[in-house]
Amino acid sequence: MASPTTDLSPSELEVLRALWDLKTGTVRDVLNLLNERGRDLAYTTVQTFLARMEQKGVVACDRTGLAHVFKPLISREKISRLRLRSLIDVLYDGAVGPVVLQLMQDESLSTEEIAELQRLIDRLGSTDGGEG
Amino acid sequence: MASPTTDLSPSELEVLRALWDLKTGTVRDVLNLLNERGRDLAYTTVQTFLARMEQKGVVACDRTGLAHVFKPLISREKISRLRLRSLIDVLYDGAVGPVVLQLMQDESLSTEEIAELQRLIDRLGSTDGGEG
DNA sequence: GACAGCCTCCGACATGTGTCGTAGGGTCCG
DNA sequence: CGGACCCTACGACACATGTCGGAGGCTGTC
Repeated sequence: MASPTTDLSPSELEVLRALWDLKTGTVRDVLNLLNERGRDLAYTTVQTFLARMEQKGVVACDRTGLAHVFKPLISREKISRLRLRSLIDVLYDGAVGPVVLQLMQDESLSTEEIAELQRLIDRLGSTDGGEG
Repeated sequence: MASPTTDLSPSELEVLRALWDLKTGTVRDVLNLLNERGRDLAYTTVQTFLARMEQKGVVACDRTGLAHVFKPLISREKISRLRLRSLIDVLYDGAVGPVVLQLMQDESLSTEEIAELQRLIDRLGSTDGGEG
């Protein structure tokens, strides 16, 4: 039942991240990128994660060539959305407010981001028809 | 090394949630609350989670009475903060903006929350000294 | 056509997580 | 006192996760 993305383990997510950055790539490609990022894994370990993610439907694999080429089937935003929602549901019973507030208080936003937020709020304010 | 909170499993978090709501309580108390919430676990299962969390330093246990009384050592906000930070780091390399934006776009905020946000932004805007 | 070099498949294994059951020890009622 | 009842401690077990190693199959080059 649970969204496949909910079940992504930290390591799998790390691999998926590499794949997002690569857009598409082989085990070797992913491994190399991971290595560059200081993550030292065995070739087969990466292979395992990719395989498990394929089973979960998170990545697709093109087997026509010699080396299989993987590509993500789920966007960063999608994962982010789901993770966020899950966090909000678990910690605040679905209330978004507290999280946004906390985020804005704890973390420093750039002036640019603040401006963006302001614009968004203006939009929300006008779109809003009032609720109970 | 990793913050203990990072290592809280979903089930442990669920139990911790009950404890937050109870402020303090015995295994039985937690179990009852969990049951009310439709979570049907065995007494000893709850006990196990509580024990594991005590080991992780997430809850404390008063053993003076007959039934041990547990209480959370970490606040909801703290967990929220850590989880959020981890999510932001993993998905956006630490950039808060995208997450806040997404949150505000995806989830509907009440007019009240929007107002709160507006106030916060005003404050941030004035506090801000400008950056690159 | 043999060897080096990649690749994939399969299986393994330690740890963590979810979920109990049972044994053994107080408490309290009749 | 004896039994019902609740509590804790300990151990078990299956499945998920992190991490490989080795077997065996193309490719490309002398």
